[in-house]
Parts: sequence; C-alpha cells; structure tokens
Amino acid sequence: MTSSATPRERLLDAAGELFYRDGVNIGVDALCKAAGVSKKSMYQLFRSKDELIAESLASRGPAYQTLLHPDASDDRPARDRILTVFERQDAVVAEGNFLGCPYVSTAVELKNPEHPGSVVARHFKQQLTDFFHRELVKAGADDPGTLAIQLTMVFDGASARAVVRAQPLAGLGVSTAAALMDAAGVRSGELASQLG
Amino acid sequence: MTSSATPRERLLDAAGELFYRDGVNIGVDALCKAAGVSKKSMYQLFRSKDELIAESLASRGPAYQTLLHPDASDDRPARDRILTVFERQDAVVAEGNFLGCPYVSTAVELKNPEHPGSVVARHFKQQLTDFFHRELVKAGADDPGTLAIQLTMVFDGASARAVVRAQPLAGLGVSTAAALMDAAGVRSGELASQLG
DNA sequence: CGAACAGTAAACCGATCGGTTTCCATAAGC
DNA sequence: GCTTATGGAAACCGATCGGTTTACTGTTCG
Repeated sequence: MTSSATPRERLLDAAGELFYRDGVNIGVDALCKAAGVSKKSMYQLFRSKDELIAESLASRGPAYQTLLHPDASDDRPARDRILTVFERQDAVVAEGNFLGCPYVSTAVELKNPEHPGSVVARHFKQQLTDFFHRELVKAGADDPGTLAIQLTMVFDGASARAVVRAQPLAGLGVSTAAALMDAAGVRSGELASQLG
Repeated sequence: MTSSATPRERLLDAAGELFYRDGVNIGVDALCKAAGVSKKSMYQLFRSKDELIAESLASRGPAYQTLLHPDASDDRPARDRILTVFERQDAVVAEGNFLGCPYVSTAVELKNPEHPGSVVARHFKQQLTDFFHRELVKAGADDPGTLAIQLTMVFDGASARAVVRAQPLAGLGVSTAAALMDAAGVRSGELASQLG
C-alpha cells in the first residue's frame, strides 16, 4: 500500500527507486503516479525536480550505509570490517539488476558538479572514505588518508565493472582491497605497524 | 567549418561530443543542428538515435586508445607502459571538464546492458583490460588475468572519483596501480618472476 | 539543357517534458 | 453545521521528445 506513509515519504521512496532504475530523466508525472501523490503536492513539498533528486539521494544515505558498513557491534579487526564492505558490494551485485552506485550514477547523469544532487553524491562518497579512514587509523596504517581513498577507488571501480556487465565481480573487489592493505602493511593481526 | 567532412562524419563527431557533454538524453534536433545535418539525412544514415549512440561511441575508440595507450614504439618495461595509461588519465582529468570515462558514463545512462551502446562500452572496456593483460604477460606476471582486471577497476575507480569531483586525482590512480603491481611482483626490472 | 541525386530547412506527428492551476473530495477543528 | 486545510485528479502551459515528410537548393552526370 502506498497510503500508509506520508506523501513526502512516498515521494522520496519512489524517487529513490525510479531515479535509480530509470535515470534522473524520468518524468515527474511517472514519479508522482508511482508514489500515489499529485503533482500539486509534489511541488509544494519540493521546490523543483532537482531538489527532489537531491533529497531522495540524501534520504537513501542511512539505509545505504547500513547495507554496506559492518555493525558497530562487530568487533573484528579493522581490516575485516573494511573487507566486509567489499563483500557486501559483491553480494549486492550478484543479486542482479545492479545499475551502479546510486551516488556515482546520479553524478554521472547530472553532469553538473554543482547540481544539488551532485553535492549530495560527493558527500556520501566522502562518508565511505571516512569510514575506511577511521578503520585504518584503528589498524595503525602508515598513511590512512591515501589508503582510504585508494579503497574508495577500488569500490567504485568494482561498481563500474559491474555496470558494464563485464562479468560477475567474483570477489575481485575484495581481493584487490586486501592486496592494497597487505601492501600497506595492514594485516589481519591489526596494529601491524605499531607492533612492528 | 562543419562542411569539410561528410554528413556522417560530422554527425559522429557532434554525437561523440554532445552525448558525452550533455548525456544521451540530448535531443536529435540539437544534435543535428550542431552537426549541420538535417534530421532527414540523419535518419537515412542511422536507423535510430540508439544506433547513432552506439556508432558514435565506437567511432571514438581509436582516438581514445591513442590518447591513453603508450605508443608501440615505446620500448620501456611493461610496468611503465601500464603506468602511462594512469598518468595520461590523470592529465585528462586535470584538464577539467572531465565527465567520466565515455564508455562507463554512457553505460550508466543507458541502464539497459543490451542497448547497442552498452555493448560497445563493454567491448572497449575489455580492450583496456586486454592491453593490461598483454603487458602483464610480457612482464611475466603470475596471474595476469586477475591483475589486468584489478588495474581496470583502479582505472574506473579513479574515473569515478574524478566525476564526483572528490578532489584532483593527484596521481592516486598511478600509485594505486603501482602498488598492485608491486604486490604481484611486477617490478620495474620486468620479468621479475621469471628471473627470480 | 535536363534528369537524377544528395542534402538542408522546416513543417508536422503524437507523446512527453517540468511546472502551474483549477476543481473536488475528504477530514479534522471549532 | 460550518470552516479550514490537506491532497488527489486532471486540465493546461509552452517547449521538447524521437521520428517522418514535404519542399526546395544545389551539384553532378549524360
């Protein structure tokens, strides 16, 4: 039923799904119809379609992070917590219907880096890098800043590979992330450089 | 002047530029106007806009590879030839106006992996992986297949980072590719594993 | 000269675009 | 009961969508 949540919630949900599935060029008519909301309501809840794009992207953030990040109660070593992100990415891709990281895909479609949706995308990409960074600091990595960015690049590279349907990821994101951490001395034993 | 080349060439050039700059949703009217070609001519040169998308992507291939791949006469070690790709990517991004790898961006926008344009995108992504693979075989890498894919992922990850304007690449693609090759024993001396 | 061809400009088609407005049904507050 | 606010349905706006067609201008070939 579409009638349980508020019009705003229904719109954000439908927008998150349809902008991802069909691209940001989908019409507001189709969007409102899918959400069971009138255009009139939409335009008094959001200033424009562009604003809806940005807000729907932002509203997906928490669920997106819950999906990828390990739980706070997961007290395995930082390296394993990082690899969890890549394992879950692999699982999401394996489900099929993968159309890329929602944030990168939207930024690609919008073209304009100053579009409010692009700003939100940049923000959430930084959140992933920040997660890696925090974990790498816990692990005592020598250069957590650089390695966190490198891991983010591997994440988005694996995503790109999945979008072009080059083949199943088959754990290549996980192994690449592991190789980079190995090369940087972030071992399973954790705190490698501090212990060394 | 737009009148020197044939209408077909003008259309392919304009399409390559405008589909990249504005996305595949740009209208055929704007496209034909930019190319100085009538819609009638366009539709007797190409069956549909979708076909033009695919053909313009394919026509960009040679120039794209010339831009990124080192020259055949460049007889430096394979590792250096591979790193050249990442250095040139860095330079392209630094020029500004970077909107992602044309093939990945188009595949993202098209959504449908069976769209003729997506097929072309897949093909050229494979060409990059094939280049890495050839060089890695020359370098005697242990697992050239896996490493070639990992390098392609780093390439696309660096590209994604540039699209979301996270910050200048600052050689991070190069250093990540180098780290992966180091970890796999592909050293500057070349043929490392065969000499070892 | 005259026929045939290549190609542009522009009208045209129904459909859809982002956005606004009108109308009406419901429901809560007094 | 009467009012006010919420919000859906749908008409409406000018512009544009992918695609077709007509009409006209060159040019080339015989």
